[in-house]
Amino acid sequence: MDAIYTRHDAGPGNFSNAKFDAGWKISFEADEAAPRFPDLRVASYPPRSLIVDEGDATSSVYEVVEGGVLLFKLLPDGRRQIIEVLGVGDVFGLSPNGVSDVGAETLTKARIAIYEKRRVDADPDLRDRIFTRLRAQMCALHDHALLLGRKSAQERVATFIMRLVPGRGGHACAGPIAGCDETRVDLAMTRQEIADYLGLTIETVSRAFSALRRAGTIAYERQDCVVIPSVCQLCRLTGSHAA
Amino acid sequence: MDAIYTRHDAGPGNFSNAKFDAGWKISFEADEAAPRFPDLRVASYPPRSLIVDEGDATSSVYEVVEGGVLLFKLLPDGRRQIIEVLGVGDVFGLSPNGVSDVGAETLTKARIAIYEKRRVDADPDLRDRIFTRLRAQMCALHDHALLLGRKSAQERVATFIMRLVPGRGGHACAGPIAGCDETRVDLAMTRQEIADYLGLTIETVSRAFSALRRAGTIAYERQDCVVIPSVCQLCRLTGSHAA
DNA sequence: CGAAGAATTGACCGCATTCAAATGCGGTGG
DNA sequence: CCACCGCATTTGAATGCGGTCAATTCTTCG
Repeated sequence: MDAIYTRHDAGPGNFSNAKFDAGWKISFEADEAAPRFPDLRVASYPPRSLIVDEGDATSSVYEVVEGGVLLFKLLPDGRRQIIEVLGVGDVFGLSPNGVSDVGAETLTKARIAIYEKRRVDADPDLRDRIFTRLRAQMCALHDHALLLGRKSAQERVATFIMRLVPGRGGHACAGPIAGCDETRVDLAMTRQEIADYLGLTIETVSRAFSALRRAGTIAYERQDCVVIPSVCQLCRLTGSHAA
Repeated sequence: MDAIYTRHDAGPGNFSNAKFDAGWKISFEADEAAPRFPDLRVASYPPRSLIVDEGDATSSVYEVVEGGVLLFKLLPDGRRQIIEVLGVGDVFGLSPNGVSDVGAETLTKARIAIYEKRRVDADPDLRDRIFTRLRAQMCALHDHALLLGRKSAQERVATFIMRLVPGRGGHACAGPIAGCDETRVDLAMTRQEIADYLGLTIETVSRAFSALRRAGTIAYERQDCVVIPSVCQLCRLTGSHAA
């Protein structure tokens, strides 16, 4: 439990895939420059720990203050789908009936602000912020439904990596910045987590990464850290790129 | 353009898949018993007509007053994913940046209430209603991500039909009502639309329907009207059913 | 250095897609 | 009423992508 809450400022530039335009790696880090609200309940969690389980009763809204969180659903036979990957500023626990429709698990070490429902009702600013963020997250879900329903394995993995590149790949993508188009991204997730997020098996994810590496589209710095020599080249493999 | 707005009352009993527990067929019909708000902009559309296109600038929020609406996304090569099927009371046009991230097309003849963003900001009741509905729709998106990422073709089609049965299949499902467990549902969508919704091809959808018919799990009344002799039996094929 | 877990690779299989043909259905006009 | 047309749906056969099972390699950490 942590008594200090560092506020996240959404900032300007909300695009249709705002969530990913913001970039994951960056958004896993707390914004220490922001104002503090010492009267708030903030819980700290180690990596890969359960925050809420599917079906749990919750009368609270959760906001990621620091770190990353995975929302997931399970089928009775054990199949898992990671629904959404949350970064700083993202919210969850908003199912309308007091029972969580998804499980939430930390991806990294994380701090989570917990707001009682009645506090949210009483605080218009907070409500606005949650509402706005929810709308952005809904757009991310729309994008992901398209990925899960209509993209090939190659396209899914390329899209996944592109989402880790801040400011690129969305409608607002400015294209390569004056010649140099190299970037390094931290995957932050295991292959199994990536597979569960992309609706694939671990083997298929691994094969897709290998194919990208063989083609020179990406290179490994470590297993969980990838260098992209040309972001534009990768973007053309996402299935979302025109022409 | 229609000057009469019939208000939709969400009513009690919001469950985790509240949207589908409400039932589609029922929710395509306007609630004429509700109070009227004659000062509202309501547009009428014929079936299968475009309301907003992906990428359109919108400064409005839309609410379905009568009929059904499909939200969809397209890839540049023409692949289509239907993201969500909306009934009465559902809302859309809430992307955070004034550009629609999805297209919206009527499924049936429909009436749509159009709220200017500033009207929503000014009316707390309206905003609450939109917010609440948005949360329910987000749960439906979560369910659908699980379907698209992890369910087989058979399970997807069984789940789709189950979603058309009011009050059944969700966490709040009461089971068969005293012996008789037969229901008739109106599909309302073409095979192509079902395929685009379930992330399958039209042929695979057709084959899944045929397999269900051959197994006696469903029967055709018309091509777009299905009799389910035992809802429980169908439910067991959804992949979501325990045991 | 060795052990345990994660990731990669290979071989094979099966489900969903693709391509193609046939059937069914609704509407129009003779 | 029936013949005919256009379109949606169904069915069939073959292909291929991604899944499954199994073995190997790579990483990390004690």
